[in-house]
Formats: sequence, structure tokens, C-alpha cells
Amino acid sequence: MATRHPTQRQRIQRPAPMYLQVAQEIAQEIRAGDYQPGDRLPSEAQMVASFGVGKATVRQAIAEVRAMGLIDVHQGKGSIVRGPAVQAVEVDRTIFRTGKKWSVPQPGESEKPTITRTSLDGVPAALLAQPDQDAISVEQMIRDPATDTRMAWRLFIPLSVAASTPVLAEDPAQPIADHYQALAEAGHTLSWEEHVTARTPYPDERSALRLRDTSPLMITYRVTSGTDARPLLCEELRVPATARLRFPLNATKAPAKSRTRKA
Amino acid sequence: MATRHPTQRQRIQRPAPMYLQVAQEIAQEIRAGDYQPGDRLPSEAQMVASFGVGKATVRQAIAEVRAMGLIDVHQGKGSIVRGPAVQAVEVDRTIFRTGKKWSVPQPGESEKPTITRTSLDGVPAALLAQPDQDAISVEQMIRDPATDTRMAWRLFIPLSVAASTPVLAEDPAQPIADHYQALAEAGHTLSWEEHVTARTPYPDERSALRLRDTSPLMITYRVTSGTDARPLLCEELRVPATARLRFPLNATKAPAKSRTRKA
DNA sequence: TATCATTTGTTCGTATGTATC
DNA sequence: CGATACATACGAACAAATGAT
Repeated sequence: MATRHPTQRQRIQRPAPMYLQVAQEIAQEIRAGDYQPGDRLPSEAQMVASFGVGKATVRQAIAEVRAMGLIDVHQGKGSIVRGPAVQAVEVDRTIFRTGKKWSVPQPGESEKPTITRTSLDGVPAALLAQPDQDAISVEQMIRDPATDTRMAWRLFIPLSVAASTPVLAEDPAQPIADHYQALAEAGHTLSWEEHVTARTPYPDERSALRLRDTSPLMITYRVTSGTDARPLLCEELRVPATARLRFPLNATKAPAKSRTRKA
Repeated sequence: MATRHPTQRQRIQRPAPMYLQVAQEIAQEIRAGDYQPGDRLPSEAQMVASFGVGKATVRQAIAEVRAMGLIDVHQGKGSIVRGPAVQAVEVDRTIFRTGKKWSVPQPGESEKPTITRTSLDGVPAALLAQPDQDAISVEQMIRDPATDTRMAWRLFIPLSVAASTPVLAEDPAQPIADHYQALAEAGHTLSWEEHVTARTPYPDERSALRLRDTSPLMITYRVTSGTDARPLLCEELRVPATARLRFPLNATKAPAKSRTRKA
């Protein structure tokens, strides 16, 4: 009781951890232009001396700055300041239609696809609304030569859909636009929706997609639906978060019962 | 020379770092069901003993498992196994139209907006194609009470647009659908596109959005364009990557010169 | 309410391995 | 080959949060 001063209790403010302070200091110096893109930051040992903190603190600080995307760190070389020139790859998610033909932008060169049979699980299963079902899976790595960006594409064709539209199963690895056309010719009125999320990549994804540092991973699921909004196909695309996904948006006719806007 | 066996040079394979091995082991045990959602993992000290490695190694391993999204870590409590029940908040990015009125889904409750004047910079500046220009900025925090998810919304109205359509500047904080309507009434034929990216959040964003652990941040920019595809407005929405953004997609009439599909 | 044991968070120091130049 | 720099790993200590006593 006597040891606590009520007037102080409001204002207490603990200092941020030292590693965060150091990180902020480094980030500030970079943004201020003290280091130009391409420059090397002082070595860890030098920072230990100049900041007067331990090595673990410096390393944690550098990890933060790297997570901010301001530097690249290379063993044996040092920490290199990134330029804003890290141009974002733009991945166009538009679906084009010319008469009865469909086409989708191709963001790079594709490697040869792998066709397997898998059980539906996780998000694709939920989006396809068909749990406990198997699907034909087509996997393909896509590489954009201009920026050396790698993307992982995967198509899920539920077996029930392959059964009712056998042409899909005949050549699962054909261009996706041909799948769209086949479904349309089978009498479906197609519509699409896309779901985007992001997460920290797993170690194997980091190496497969050549992800540098702590860059997150964007994952987008495109669901192709037919008549009665029945989901038919699910495409998954995983891209480094250095990219930007582009969606064209059209206004949709509101349902009869229009949504009320909350406060 | 004599110390190197040429026949070995092809097969060398360094073992993975111990912290990754430990992380994989923990992740495997979780996925195998050895620990149920809600269970506490063994404490760091116990792992140090059971794995026979140092504390720093265990901590790095736990950081990996946490980055995989398998556990939540709380100081003083321990590491809690997450359930797959971490339902993703779905943020619907549809734009609805009823006759001459627009509406957009409201993902939660809004706090009171802050109106400032800023200079356009970074992605919004590039998307609005109007560098070296000022803009009216409206900032607002949105909270989804069901999942306690926070989102940061921001609107940029370039001064040139505010000048040619003064009604926008009169009440910048009005519902965004009213801005759309005002622009339509001013003679614009509206269209939208949305750009999505992700990155590691800054420390201040982590606290403002109450981000747990190492969850990345998704950022989406919605650009409203008028006649002649002239960009008019830019909305920025930052949401935790635990959310899913949902876009409806309509096929777009292909331009006269249809895109050729590369190999 | 206050205390205490447990658990994670932060920080230091030191040593060794590996990549780069 | 050697010097430099980052990566990994160990040990130790104290701070801060949590939950039970």
C-alpha cells in the first residue's frame, strides 16, 4: 500500500524490449537514407559494440528489420539494404471470354504437371462442399522469368464431377480454360469466386518457391461453379507475398432482400 | 586431396539444423494427434531435457511450429495446441448494386473515423497514378465482434477528385457506398479493381490489430475508376491473414487482340 | 490479498560451423 | 589459405505473466 503511489499507476510505461528499440533504430536509419540500397549494414559484431548490447539482441533486431522487408541477409556477406526496386509481380486473375472461348492470363512459364489422386482436405474440401471425397489433382510449378518468381498451382477435380463430365478426366492437365469450356459445353452456366488468405510458409515451401527471408505466402482458391451455384472445380495458387494479385470487380445485383448496413 | 573421396561428393547431404528437426518432430506429433486442440505442449525446460538440446534450440523450434500456425504461445502459461476450429473470418469484397444505389457488405462495427490530409505515397499513389499530389484520408478501425478480428480501413480521395466532385469533400467520412453514388451521379461510369498483397506486420500494426504470434498481414487496395478508366478513389484494407477475402469474379470480354497463351 | 511455483520472454556470454571474398 | 561475417548451438541469469495456494 504505502509502497505504491496511486498517482504513478496511470503513467507507468515500460520501455520496449531492447531488440525492438535497436530494430527501430536501424529501420529509421535505413529509411532516413543513411544507408543506400545495396549498401551493407555494419556487421553483427560492430553493432554489438556500437549499440552496447549482446549478440542475441542484435540478431533478434536484425531478424525484425529483415521481416520488415528492408534488408536481405546473406551468410558470409552481411546485411544488404533493399531498394524499393523490389518490383511486385502482378498476377492478373481476370477471366476473359471471347464468344464461347475462355482464356486466362498466363503469368509465366509452366513446368510439366503432375497428376495424382488425392483425398480432399482442408480449404479445398470446404469450398467444394464435398467432404470425404477423392479428387484428381494436377500440380504445376509456374515461373515468371522476368522476376524469377515461382508459384505453385494446383487443380482439384472432384471425382463426382469427373464422372458426370468425363472429358475433364481424359486430359486433366490441359489448359484450365479448356476445362472451363468443357463444363460450359456440358450445359453449365459458369461463375467464379476467389478466396484469398496468407500465412507463413512451411520450410519445404520456402525452398520450393525459393522464398527469401521471412516473406509470407499468399494463397488464393478459385472456385468454378456451375448451374445452381454447384461447385465444380477448385484451383489453388500459392505465390510469394512480394507479388500482388489483381482482381477486376463488377457490381453484383443485390438480392431482393437488400443487406442492411450496420452502424 | 587424399582426404576427399570423389565418390562421396555426390551424396553428401548435411543434416537439417537441429531446431528444424525438433520443430518437425513437434509438428508431426501434433498432426498425429498426440496432443489434442487445447492441450499444452511440454514446457521448454522439459523439451530441453527430452530432446537433449539447448534452450535456444528449443525456443527456435517452437517459433517455427508457431509460425506454422499449429500452436499459440502465452507467457506464463505455455504452448497451446490450436484447433482447426480457428475459423477464418470471411471478408466479402462484393459490391452490390440495386438500381441506382450501391452497397457494400460491412464486416463488423466501425469506430469513429479520423480525417486527415496526407501526401500520396507508395502503392496508393501508384494505383491512383497521381504522384506528388495530396489527398484527403479517412481512417477507421473495424472490428468483427464474432471473432474479435480487427481491420484497418483507409480511404484516399485525391484533391483533384475532391475538387471536381466537391460533394466528396463535404463529408469524406460518409459510408463508402455514398461516395460511389455521388461519383455515379456526377456522370461517372464506375468500375473497380482490387490488388491484394501480404507482408509481415510492423510492431505498431501488431498491437493496433491485436495480431497474435507471427500472423502475416493481408493488404488489399480497391481502386474505383470512372469514365476512361480514370482512377478516382483508393481504399486500403489491412486484415490479419487469418481472414479470407472473398471476391466474386465475372468473365470479362476479351480485348480485340486476344492474349496468346504461352507454353 | 498476498505469495509462490511454473512457464515463457529477454538478455548476456561463449564456442563452433559454414559461406563469402 | 585466411580473414570476415552470418548460422547454429550451448549455458546461465533475471524479468514478467499466469495460475494456484
